[in-house]
Amino acid sequence: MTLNMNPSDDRSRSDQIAQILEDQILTGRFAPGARLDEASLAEEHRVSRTPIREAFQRLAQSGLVVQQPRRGVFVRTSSAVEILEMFEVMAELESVCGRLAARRATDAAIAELRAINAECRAAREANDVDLYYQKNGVFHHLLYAQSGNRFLEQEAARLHRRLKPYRRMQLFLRGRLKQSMDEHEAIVEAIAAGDAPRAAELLRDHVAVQGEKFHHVMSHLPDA
Amino acid sequence: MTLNMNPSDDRSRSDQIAQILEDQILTGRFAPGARLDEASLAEEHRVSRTPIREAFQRLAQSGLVVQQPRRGVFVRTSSAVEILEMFEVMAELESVCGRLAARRATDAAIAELRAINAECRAAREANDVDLYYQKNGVFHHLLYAQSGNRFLEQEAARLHRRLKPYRRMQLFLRGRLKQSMDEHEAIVEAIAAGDAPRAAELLRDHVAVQGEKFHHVMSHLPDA
DNA sequence: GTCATGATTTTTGTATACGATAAGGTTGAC
DNA sequence: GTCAACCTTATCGTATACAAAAATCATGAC
Repeated sequence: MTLNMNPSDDRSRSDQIAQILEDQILTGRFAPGARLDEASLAEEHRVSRTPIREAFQRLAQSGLVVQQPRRGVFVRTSSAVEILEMFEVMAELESVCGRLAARRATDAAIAELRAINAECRAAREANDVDLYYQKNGVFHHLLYAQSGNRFLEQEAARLHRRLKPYRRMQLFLRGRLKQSMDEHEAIVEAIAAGDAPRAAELLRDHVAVQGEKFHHVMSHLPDA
Repeated sequence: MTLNMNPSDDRSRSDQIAQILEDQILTGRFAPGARLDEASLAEEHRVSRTPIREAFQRLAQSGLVVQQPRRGVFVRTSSAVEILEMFEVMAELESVCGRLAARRATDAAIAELRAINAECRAAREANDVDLYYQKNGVFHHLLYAQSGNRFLEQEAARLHRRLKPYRRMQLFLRGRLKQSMDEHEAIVEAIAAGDAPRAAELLRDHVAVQGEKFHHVMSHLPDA
């Protein structure tokens, strides 16, 4: 039997590169509108153009870059409007997750939610924005999973990831951490009580407010 | 100046092949679980393996095939559960489209909906299932567009396309055409009246029933 | 000085070549 | 006869090569 010693090496090189490029785009190494050069990226990653191109395919499919035939690939310039639209959809998806979770959640699931929420609270009390940000992500993913709908879970996670950079920036707004935390508490309690409509409503608002905050931050930026 | 006589040729060959393969998978040329052979497909389309592989990347990303490293690509076997999950998400997305459309729709938009709905009715009265199927698709896409949220429109269209083969099979159930048509009428009226909650509810049910019908068809199949 | 036309260069898209890995068959031991 | 180790073969993943198209630059007309 052939054992695979390192599971992370199980993916092809182009897969890994796609992941790296995605992170780099999301974290801002490549500015929106920037062109991704096959040759230089190939050199940088010590591979030929082939894996780079395969990585591009994936990025294009997930909407991070656009491919212009015979022109090249460019980091997609998401306008503020597009991002607000994405937040609107995210709010609805999370709302659905909450509604389904409230109906389907078991006692064990609720305990899990409470546990991760406690970690969020600890992070907030320590004023550790990074940790809160991370735990907040875990909380939301847990919620997606507890919708009981695997497909929904994946779609929600995909959009969540896509909105990552825009969600992060508004966490630094004064008072947002506490507000977010309070909303988490209410959401968990609604789910625990099996109150599906309320869980749905709370989650929609919880995410929609992120869109509004994003809008707020954007409108106070010098230029975009 | 080099004119491009055929706009459809503007896309790269691998794009076209991805499209063709997608259609062939959705229409059943390749059965679920079947392996897609690079070499033979390359020969068939008179290209090298490169465009075929690029097409595979897209198909994999959109979830139609799975790539097993060093093994090949296989048509994804969507279990009935997965498909039902997708219908559940589709119902929610369409519901959101309807809610937003009811709030945002202009008189012109409502007239458009009524017009395409009339075409649906004509197709039903002529008992032309194929035409109804097609016009029904136009109706739903129009609805996605009238959500006023471009991103939502795209996501809804994507999932709609993915569910295409499963939606089609249940149109042949006795009485489904009339039922579907009646639901359309009610939906348009709710939007025209600006009744967002009702439009949302009607659309969720309209799509959810498709999932149920799919389930019904599946459970009466010999084996799957 | 500006604009259009043509040559050069760059870069994309596809083909081909090659190394690596997994599947399948064959041989041999027990 | 069965199982295991090895070898062969097929296929994947990546590198390289080449052709076509677009971008850039230069030249020249007005």
